[in-house]
Amino acid sequence: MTKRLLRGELIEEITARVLDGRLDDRINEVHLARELGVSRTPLREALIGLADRGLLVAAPGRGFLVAPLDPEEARRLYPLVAELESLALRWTSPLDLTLLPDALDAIADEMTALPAGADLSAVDDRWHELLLSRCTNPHLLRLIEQTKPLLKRYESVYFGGLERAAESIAEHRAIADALRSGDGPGATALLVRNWVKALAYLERS
Amino acid sequence: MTKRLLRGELIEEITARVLDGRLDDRINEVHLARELGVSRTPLREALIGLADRGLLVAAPGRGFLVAPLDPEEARRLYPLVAELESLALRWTSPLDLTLLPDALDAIADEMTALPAGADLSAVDDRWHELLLSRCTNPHLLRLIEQTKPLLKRYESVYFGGLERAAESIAEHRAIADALRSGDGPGATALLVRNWVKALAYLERS
DNA sequence: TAGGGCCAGTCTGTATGCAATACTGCGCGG
DNA sequence: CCGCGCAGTATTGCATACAGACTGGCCCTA
Repeated sequence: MTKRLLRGELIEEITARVLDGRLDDRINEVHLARELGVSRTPLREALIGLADRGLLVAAPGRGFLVAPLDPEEARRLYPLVAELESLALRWTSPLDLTLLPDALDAIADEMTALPAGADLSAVDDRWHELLLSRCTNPHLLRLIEQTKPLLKRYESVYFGGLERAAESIAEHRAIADALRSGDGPGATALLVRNWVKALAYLERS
Repeated sequence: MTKRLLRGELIEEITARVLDGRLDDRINEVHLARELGVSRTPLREALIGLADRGLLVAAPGRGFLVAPLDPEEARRLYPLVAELESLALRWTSPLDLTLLPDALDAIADEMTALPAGADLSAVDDRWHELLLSRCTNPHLLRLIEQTKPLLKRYESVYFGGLERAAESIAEHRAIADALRSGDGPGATALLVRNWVKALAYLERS
């Protein structure tokens, strides 16, 4: 039985709200605490954690602000996540990689099964998480986990186009295929391409 | 004038104590707060930040522990930092890279000038910080900054040997030389080698 | 009318208080 | 002798309280 602390749940909730743009730019701790039904203490602990990760910015003496959206930031985050994930893949044993494709395709199946226009983002997350799950470097996984939420703020528009969704799913299956045939470097290259194309699509819209 | 918050200073102080091994494995918040002359609130905020970065581990219901030293972890951290720094170098404009070597060598001079057996670590940090200072990706720099303290726990023995210190300084100068001649990829390769050799040295002792 | 300074209200940053849970030491039973 | 249970203490996690900093507006002045 793994005990959850309030600040952990708050981090999830606040992250969701930031991604939805459902939060004032300037955060009022008293109001937000009341709204969430907790005291300021665990709320501030969560805010500090989110500021460490870059989703918020701490303005000493003035509290916390939601980090401003900046197209330039997206152009830096996508390649960063691409490199980090590709690194994680290179640090997964070839044997483990060959065990993944079936489960990966199962998740891809879920994506195709979803009603058109549904939000693929959550399922996509599970796919990537599974892909990297066997990486032997826990610190790298931590960095990835911390960085991805930043990227999701920009990703919201990404799966908007149906044709792009289909294309992305196909890319995921190609990665699984490469792994099945034991082609680690090929899979890594495809993974990077997937992120690059995601950014390219984003830039066009 | 940039205002400092208590938790920031506490993070520095506690980090230093962890690196020196000057802290009980199990952290008692009341005792430590009294010792540092602050209340538990900003102390806890600092501890949470350090746990996020992996220097401490949060044990829900039981507070914070100093993360155990683990040779296996060192074998994962060194290549990780090597990859991250090399990435940062690749994401620095070639023009900016050519501007760095002189200042880098100046810091290397400081290292040679230090009395034998002195702690080179702090100066070495400044060298690397300067090397990466022109990287265009602030998020990557943040990840590096968060990861390096973990590594320094193992590094403490690294500069112990005088001959290794001299060798390391030479490697630093070689990197600066590569940059001077506009050879970015060469510099990157040398940088990775520097980290790899550091780990190899560590493993031998 | 524009600009600056002052003042009250609001909010953050830090300290303190409280309840629940985890630890410690001892006695007891197997 | 070792393991278990239990009572008392210690410690965490969360809530509340307090002091100082920031904000916004009003008035006064040039």
